[in-house]
Amino acid sequence: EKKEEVAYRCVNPNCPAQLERLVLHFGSKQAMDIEGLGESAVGELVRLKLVNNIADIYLLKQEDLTKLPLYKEKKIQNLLQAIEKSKSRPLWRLIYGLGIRHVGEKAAFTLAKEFRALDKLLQAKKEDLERIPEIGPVIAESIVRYFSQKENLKVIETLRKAGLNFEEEEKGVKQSAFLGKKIVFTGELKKYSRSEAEELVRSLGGFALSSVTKQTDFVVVGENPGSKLDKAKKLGIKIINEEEFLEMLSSK
DNA sequence: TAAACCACGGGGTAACAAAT
DNA sequence: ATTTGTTACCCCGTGGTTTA
Repeated sequence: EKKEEVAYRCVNPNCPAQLERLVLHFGSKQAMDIEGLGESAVGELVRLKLVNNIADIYLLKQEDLTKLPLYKEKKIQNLLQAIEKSKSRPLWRLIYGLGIRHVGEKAAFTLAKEFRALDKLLQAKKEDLERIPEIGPVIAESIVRYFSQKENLKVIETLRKAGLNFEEEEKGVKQSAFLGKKIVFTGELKKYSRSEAEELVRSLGGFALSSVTKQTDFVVVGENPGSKLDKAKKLGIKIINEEEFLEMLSSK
């Protein structure tokens, strides 16, 4: 599909506002999930030049963080711990976090599965990339471009030294009732948060989607369901409660 | 029709301030 | 010193909206 880009971007390669955005993106839940790295903290870190690229996050020392307003002992420890924890995130989260243009969650996931290691992706030629389904010339070009820039390669090396996970772990696809099924959640579950539940479904070969359509296989209803339940009823989609959902999880 | 995006209320936690 | 209260910041999770 083709679409016009209408967004305007600052042309300054060292634009601090863009850097801030990138760092926030990198630390976001969908990417490296670094708790405590919010807007104000990132803004301050960038302003103080403690963070000049995403890899600098991993070079932060306790003393640096004491310079942040509202960050004392406890918060600093929490943040450092969150940073440490992020090092073992799955490869696709890291790829997504890099902020390569046109590489969102979906493309990052595909790439991680295809190449199994960041270094393989690093060396990929445009043709290699375009051979992959769902990766077209625009994304391929963008990736090659990203990894051809010296600064980006430096960032990658710093990340490597910091000990981040550069490999896609092997995981056997388990047999499950969710294999190939499209599932939508509404309301809140007692045992899992929605994202945890979605993660589980995906790990079992299912698709956790966000809106109910004719294609939906079933809808899991928790406490205080919203409009999705109504839609499911209207379309005659199979509806199950949390208990039934948990049973499906445990059964093969 | 499918999926990503968005706004916003709720709640937790840590820093800070005041009161005991 | 200890406690109690307040504020700021951030994360979470939702439903609904927007987009193509």
